[in-house]
Amino acid sequence: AGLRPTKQRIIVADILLNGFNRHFTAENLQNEISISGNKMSIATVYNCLKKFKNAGLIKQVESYTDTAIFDTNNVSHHHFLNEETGELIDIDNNEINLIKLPDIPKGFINSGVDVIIKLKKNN
Amino acid sequence: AGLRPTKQRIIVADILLNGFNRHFTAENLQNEISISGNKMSIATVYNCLKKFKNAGLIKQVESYTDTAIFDTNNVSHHHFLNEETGELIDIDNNEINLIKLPDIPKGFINSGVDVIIKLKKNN
DNA sequence: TTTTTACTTTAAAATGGTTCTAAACTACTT
DNA sequence: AAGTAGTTTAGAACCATTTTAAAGTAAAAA
Repeated sequence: AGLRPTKQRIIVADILLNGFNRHFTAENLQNEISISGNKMSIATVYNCLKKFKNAGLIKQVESYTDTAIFDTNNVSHHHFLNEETGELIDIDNNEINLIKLPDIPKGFINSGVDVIIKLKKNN
Repeated sequence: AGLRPTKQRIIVADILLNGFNRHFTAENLQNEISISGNKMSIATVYNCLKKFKNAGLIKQVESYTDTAIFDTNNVSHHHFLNEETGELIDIDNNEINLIKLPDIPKGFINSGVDVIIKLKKNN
């Protein structure tokens, strides 16, 4: 993927890129590295994940920002997210129409649907 | 709303609950409190926002978890979110059908839509 | 091959948002 | 007027993530 194949990146690739999809945190991964008999500083784990992400090998699950955002609009609604600035704009529920939803896993009920439309500048 | 009307809560209510909807962080609010000629510790700002939220006066914008989550599935897809555990489950893009989307704000383009279906236990 | 260069890893410190602590304070009840 | 339960506060603690700066390593140049 255009990345220098260091020992550490190969260890991470061996663990992550085995064809099975999964979600994980940096700490999860560091634990698995330990279990595999290796050792890696947490800074390297983060560096490596960032590089893999930029190379398109993995994704990071979308999250609005790193700080808590409050909203005086307490009617159910959705959001535009300006990816550059983190700014949010409300979207009325009736502006979006979901006609097909997946089956809800057994034992659970749908407790709300959030739609985030990410925006980037149109140059 | 069943909350004790302390001086601090009244200051916050005066700023937030004036009929105009907005998004803000705890720090944003603390700044506005300063500008209004008052002073409030950041702990109180957080306490107050939590109480207001529990009382249904404001909302907090949904966020998956407090730690970064990575995903080896790099095909565009959506997620179920187990609200209790924070666990995520992938949803194939073709399991969801959005037939109506709002107009994209001028100067921007849609750079991706994320749908989160929150799950709670069905007791 | 040897040297050079650019990139990478690391431990430890720093950062930044949020929560906790425990003492002082205040609204409400008795 | 006194009691009590809830609230505010400064500062410490917490925790995920990033930065720092020095040592290490892969690739390119000589």
